[in-house]
Amino acid sequence: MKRRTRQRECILEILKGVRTHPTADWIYEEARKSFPNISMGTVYRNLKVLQQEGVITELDLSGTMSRFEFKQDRHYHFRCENCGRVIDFNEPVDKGLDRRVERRTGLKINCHLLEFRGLCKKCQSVN
Amino acid sequence: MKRRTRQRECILEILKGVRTHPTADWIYEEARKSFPNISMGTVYRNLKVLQQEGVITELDLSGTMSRFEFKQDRHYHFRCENCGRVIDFNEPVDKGLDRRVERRTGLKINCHLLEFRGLCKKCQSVN
DNA sequence: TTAGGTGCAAAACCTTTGCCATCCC
DNA sequence: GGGATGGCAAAGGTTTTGCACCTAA
Repeated sequence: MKRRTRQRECILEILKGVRTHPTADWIYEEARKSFPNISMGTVYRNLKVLQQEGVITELDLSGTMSRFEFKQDRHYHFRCENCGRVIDFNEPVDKGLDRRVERRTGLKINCHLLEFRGLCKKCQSVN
Repeated sequence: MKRRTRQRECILEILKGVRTHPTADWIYEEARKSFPNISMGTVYRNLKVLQQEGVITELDLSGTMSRFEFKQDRHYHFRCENCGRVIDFNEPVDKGLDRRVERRTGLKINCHLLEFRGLCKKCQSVN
């Protein structure tokens, strides 16, 4: 049975307290402020556990490093092609899309992911 | 200036001749049939060159390994959560979405990626 | 008490890179 | 000829894992 350890709580609190979509590495650095000896292994293991419990989500759209977020309602993402930042996006989710496509194709569809790409405001003004 | 080498041609032909979305590793194994000594380094370098030339696309939707495809019109993808297979998808692309969202948000949007997740027909019948 | 968790370090995995020989243009 | 490319091997970056020691329940 899963335990509630201080390290796991810490990682969860970090994700709760942030509106960005941090990488494992960033979470690790943050967690070290409370647990100087915490290891990347622990971070990854706990991120996996929290995912399995459904408390957090791994954004596995694109890119090299995984990014994580505290679970929220269905929403889409925007990724800046210049700085890599990921922004939540409140374009309304099309609830019926999956069912429509399922009927048309015979595939069993669980969900869909939509990611916009472009330049965030900050990077627009710099370039 | 870019040269036309036999290895590069080979890799391109492999991607042209296939309707799947192979990983670099699969392409490597395939290319070895023609060039037994070809190396992964060459495969990756050429995949990068071909991308820069705009002849192929790297699907950087999700997952650990990159997948590549010969360039085609905008389309969406379906990924089987059981076997990992990626299938092209002819759900009509919403051409106006990017502009609408751009006007609403002030972000500069270049494109959007849409990926459906679920079970392909083969995996549905097995489970 | 004890199964589950942590830290540490090493391994695994995918991708990139340095070097030098080779090949196109 | 000479810069672009290939093969090889080593390095890089991210994630996973084995193991011995802890710790929450």
